[in-house]
Amino acid sequence: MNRYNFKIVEEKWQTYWDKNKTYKTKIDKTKKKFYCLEMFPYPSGKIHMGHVRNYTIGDVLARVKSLQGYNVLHPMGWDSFGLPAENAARENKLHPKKWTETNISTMKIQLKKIGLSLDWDREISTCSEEYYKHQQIFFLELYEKGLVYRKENYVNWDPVEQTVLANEQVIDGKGWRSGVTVERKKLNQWFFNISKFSEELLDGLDQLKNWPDKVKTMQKNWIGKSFGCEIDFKIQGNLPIHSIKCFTTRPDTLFGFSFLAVSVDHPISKYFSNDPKFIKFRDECSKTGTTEESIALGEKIGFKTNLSAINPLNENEKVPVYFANFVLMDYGFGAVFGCPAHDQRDLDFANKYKLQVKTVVKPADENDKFSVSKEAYTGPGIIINSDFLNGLKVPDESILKTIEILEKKRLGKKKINFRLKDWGVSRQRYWGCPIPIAYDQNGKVFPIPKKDLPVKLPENIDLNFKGNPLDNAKEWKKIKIDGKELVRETDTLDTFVDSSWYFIRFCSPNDEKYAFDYEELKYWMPVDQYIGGVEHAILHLLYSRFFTMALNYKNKNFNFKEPFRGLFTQGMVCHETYKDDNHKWLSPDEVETKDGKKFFIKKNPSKKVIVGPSESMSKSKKNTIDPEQIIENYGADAVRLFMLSDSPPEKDVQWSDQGMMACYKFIQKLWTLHEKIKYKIEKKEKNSEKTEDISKFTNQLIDRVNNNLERFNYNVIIASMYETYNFLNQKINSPISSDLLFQNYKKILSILYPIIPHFVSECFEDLKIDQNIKWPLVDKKLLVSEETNIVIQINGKKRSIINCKKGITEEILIKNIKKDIKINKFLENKKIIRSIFVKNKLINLITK
RNA sequence: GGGCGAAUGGCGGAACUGGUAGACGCGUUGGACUCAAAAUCCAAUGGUAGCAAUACUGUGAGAGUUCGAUUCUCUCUUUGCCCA
Repeated sequence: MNRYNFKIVEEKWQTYWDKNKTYKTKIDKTKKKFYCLEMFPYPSGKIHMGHVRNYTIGDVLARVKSLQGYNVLHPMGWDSFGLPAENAARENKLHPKKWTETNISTMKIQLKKIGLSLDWDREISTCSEEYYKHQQIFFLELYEKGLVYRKENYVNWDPVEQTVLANEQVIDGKGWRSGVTVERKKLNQWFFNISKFSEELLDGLDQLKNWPDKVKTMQKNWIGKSFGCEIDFKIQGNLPIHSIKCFTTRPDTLFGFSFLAVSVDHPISKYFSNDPKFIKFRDECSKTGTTEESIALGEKIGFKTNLSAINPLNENEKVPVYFANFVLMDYGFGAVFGCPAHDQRDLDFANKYKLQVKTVVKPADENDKFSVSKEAYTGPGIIINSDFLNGLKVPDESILKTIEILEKKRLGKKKINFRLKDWGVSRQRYWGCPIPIAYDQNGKVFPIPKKDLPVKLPENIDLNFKGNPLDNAKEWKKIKIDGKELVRETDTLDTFVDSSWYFIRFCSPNDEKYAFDYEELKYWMPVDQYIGGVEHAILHLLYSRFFTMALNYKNKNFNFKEPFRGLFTQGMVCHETYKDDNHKWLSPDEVETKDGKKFFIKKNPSKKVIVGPSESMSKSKKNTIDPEQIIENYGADAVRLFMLSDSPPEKDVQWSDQGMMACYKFIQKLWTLHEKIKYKIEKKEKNSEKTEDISKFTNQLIDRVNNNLERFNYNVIIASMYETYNFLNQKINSPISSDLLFQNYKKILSILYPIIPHFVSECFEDLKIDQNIKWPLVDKKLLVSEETNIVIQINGKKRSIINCKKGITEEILIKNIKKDIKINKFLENKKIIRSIFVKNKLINLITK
């Protein structure tokens, strides 16, 4: 007997697939297409376990679909622009391009070792000129369609580094490198008009039947459609300000109005720009940070103006106007009316500045004396203390009615507001797609002519220069268009732009003329199954949907509105965390297991290790496992098997050395079984005794696997494969027809193929059958059995199971039960008062 | 603070629309092989009582609907994710 040598076998088949271009795809209109896509990786240096899991899940599906006769598109590429390349360049004095290319080639080799059925001829890399050229064309097309515009907006500015920081580079309000407090700075930036499609982006979600509800809800909340009212508040005071516009979802609480708050960036702030106290306050506000979270958690502070606002429903009522740090210019009109009793934020503010708190909504079960003090009441109820609004039901009736009244009095109007803001795409970075725009001395915008694209990144660049590197590329910046001397845009595009259309590029990866070919697009798009991490549930997916809509906009040749028909979000790979007694993280190889439970540091066995909870693998926690090492030790098939076996794919999976080992052993056991089966098959035994068992089993297996595939329950499929092993290993010891065994074994191997393709290919070859593997069909006749187990319950408790012919009637069944001594003892001296009968399944007798 | 989800043996997890709870794997225990160990193979394995057949109990806690609840409803606890 030969031991199964995964190293030889896996390398052999990977070479075979490579050489024969087994997974190369072309349009074939005689076949149904299936576009299977996993989120492409950022080339950070090495593949991690998360990638292995993601791509294994996708690969199983791609292979299954392929065996089922679909023409499968399964491509891979690289999301290769981005900040880490620049950081690495600074640290290692390596050009971002070099760093990226090296990483890609390492990771490509690693991916190939997993044995993925990828069409490498379609490989793309977003940092390549061939790719970003088309992105620049898109940018200009969107500009022509009016979907791209320029405006001033705030950025996080590091005064020491002289650079703009991404949100994740701001830690506790300080620059990650300099440690200096981050400032807010206004810069001219490019925006994609994503909010134009707010309604479509929201409505489109309903069409996405194969998306997880969780993701759809997250997108819904992000888009944040709210129904309300815009109100013009009359303003009195010594300044030329006559009204301030507010958006509110709760106009029905207008009688609880006790202050008006505006953002420090509100247009009226210009009248205060000479007031040193206001300037001090504004600086104070910018220190609280720019994120919405820090504003919500931080203290609510205000700056009182000498203006007052008039309540539109009660002209005698005047309230103070404040600048407040919790009002954002981006939302609504940068102004809110404060109703402390029914909004916690407003209440905190009112309590701090000793403003009136007037309760105007009471819960239905309270009396009219209900009054709010420390906790705002935001629930449903009845309007009180509100003159002509009293008695209205909150929220539906009261809001509609109030809007109606305001509209009649021409004080406000119905309005739908979206939380979704336009997408700022300018990044003051080097390693990104250059924006194909130039300016004259007056700042007038000149698109770069399409024939001159791509605008290439200059290669000679000083990344240690403080500030925007392209801004410092003096020669590169200069450009002449139609004889005019212009200066190039020095910002690059957000890398989310790169990943917003890569799935389209995969359809025609080598088309030089345009980003895609309509015929190919029509055949392949949309993506049938998209698979990736839930961390991209909002931005990446929303941007991709927007991009598809933007390309569709004013373009009749598009045949799809949504890019991803199906979405699956897989869980993370977790591992226990370890720390030494100084609370420093330890990696798994620094830890040793003894007596099953105690942990010691290998180098210093007397020291104890603190075992922390299992968390998603990350370099900072040192709880990573290197896939390359694991594949080297156990083989790709075993790793694939493990990635799928321990947890359902949408949930997190715990890394476990023992679990990994079990998968390795299983493959070894399968090979031993294979050799036994091969021996039986070659013996050409004829035996018909009870051999239909195996056909029945195989059929039930196929049926079960089919059902579980649909629901992505891969872990259950693996469990069935273990059961299959146990079954066959038993069966092989009894007489069996060689021919029947062969037919069934072939089907079983075919089911295994998508999971452990190297192993199965080897088995097929060993049995001297060609590699034209097909997904087995279910024979429905064999699924039906003549007998069934019926559960006997007495008073709802299971007392026995009897095996009988299908279709047995209740009467006969009760007769049989009465004869049965085992069950009879529960029926002695009792009367059956009722019986519940579920055909072929169960009978429940109620006694007294 | 809001939204969504989760909780099942020692562990990871099964259980299609309410109908045999614990499939399958790991671990543990016992046995075989071995001078011994590893590997491999066989058997047992939710808890309690019992030699046993078996009985009782059991899906985070509590209530409810039902002949019957891991599954449906309500309250609570813990926990995860997202948003603020």
